[in-house]
Amino acid sequence: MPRAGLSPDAVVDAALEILDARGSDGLTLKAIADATGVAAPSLYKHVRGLPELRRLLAIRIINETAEQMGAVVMGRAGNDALKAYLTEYRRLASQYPHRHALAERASYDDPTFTAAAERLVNVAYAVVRGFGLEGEDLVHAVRSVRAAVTGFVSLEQGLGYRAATDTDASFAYLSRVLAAGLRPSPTPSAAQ
Amino acid sequence: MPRAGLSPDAVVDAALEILDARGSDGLTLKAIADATGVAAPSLYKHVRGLPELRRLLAIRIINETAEQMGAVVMGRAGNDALKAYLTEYRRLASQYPHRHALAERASYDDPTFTAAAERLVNVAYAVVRGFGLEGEDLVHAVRSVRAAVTGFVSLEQGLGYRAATDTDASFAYLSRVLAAGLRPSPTPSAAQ
DNA sequence: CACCCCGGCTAATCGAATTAGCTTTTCAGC
DNA sequence: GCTGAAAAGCTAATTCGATTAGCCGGGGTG
Repeated sequence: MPRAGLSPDAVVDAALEILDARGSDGLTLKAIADATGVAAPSLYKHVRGLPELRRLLAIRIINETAEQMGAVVMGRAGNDALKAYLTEYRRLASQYPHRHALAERASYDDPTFTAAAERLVNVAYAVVRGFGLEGEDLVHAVRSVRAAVTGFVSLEQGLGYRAATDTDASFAYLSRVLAAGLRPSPTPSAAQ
Repeated sequence: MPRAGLSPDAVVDAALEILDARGSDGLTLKAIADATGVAAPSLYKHVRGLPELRRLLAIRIINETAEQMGAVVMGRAGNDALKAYLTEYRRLASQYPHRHALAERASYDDPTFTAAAERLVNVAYAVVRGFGLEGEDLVHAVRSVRAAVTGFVSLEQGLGYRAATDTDASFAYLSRVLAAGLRPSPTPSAAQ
């Protein structure tokens, strides 16, 4: 029995592939074991169990997302950066819908997870800071941007958007609403 | 053995309670059977299985949400309606986080589900129409509003919003951004 | 060369889903 | 009120995945 050369990271690698291919329900230790050419119990030498594997997956996904988002945003500023941020986030989520679903609601106390989440949020801060916001307003704006884009992606992948209307155009509309709204003190006057 | 008096609806009732109390992972046929005082296989007389039960749950949740949202929005218009819509959606999702998580990404071909989803979306249309939008813009605006509010709720319940900043204030900020942005042709000019 | 730990394995347990097939309650119709 | 069928329960049995226990070989270290 030659060593399979597994490691926690390798297990997460395999898990990611299975998540992409079969979705969250298809993500079983059995499937990962088969994919890595090992018996299921052997996986316990590398991860504590399925819940922990999901945590590691969330961390991996968030870290990779942060890295990719950071790379795309780098060298841009203001509206240009915001558009790039939004577009790339949506593109990533479309390419890996199951990863997005897994990561969107993930929450753990674990410092490693916290660090990853912070890394991702920091990209949004970098983008939004270019709009001249400060203090609480900056926090509000970052939360608003992240909420809008994650929500759009979730609805797009779920029940929403049955109308024939082009979703790209809707995304562009939302992007404009955000770009226009990110000001130190959003106009308190109502529409109309 | 007296009849337990179950029905598909009664099973969904029990499932809802368990979902609320133990979350999506705790939602098992075994748990529902115990709660309804019946043996697990008996549930199959009312629902096809766990996947179907989840579908029924999603339908129920979306229908109830639509009803509640409709009631709150009724009699209001314009900005007032929008604020009420956003606030009530967030309140509902906070009260029943697991329901929101289950329904947010649900998607089925089933006409019953489609009808429920449409009912819910129609509330948003009723609200947004008050902003004088037409055609595609109306669709874009509805999608934007729904994306923003669902995304906010998801992030609020998940990893987001670790900063000390008050989330109510952030929600108010997002609400203002939306209210200001819902115009026939969102200002294409960048911020700053 | 002996030892010890690591990473894999097999066997076994557990819990939940689901299927099969039996029994009893209900209740519509005579 | 009696009767037969459908509905609604039940128990037994199967399957599958997670997880635990305990065994074993290999390889690097002292």
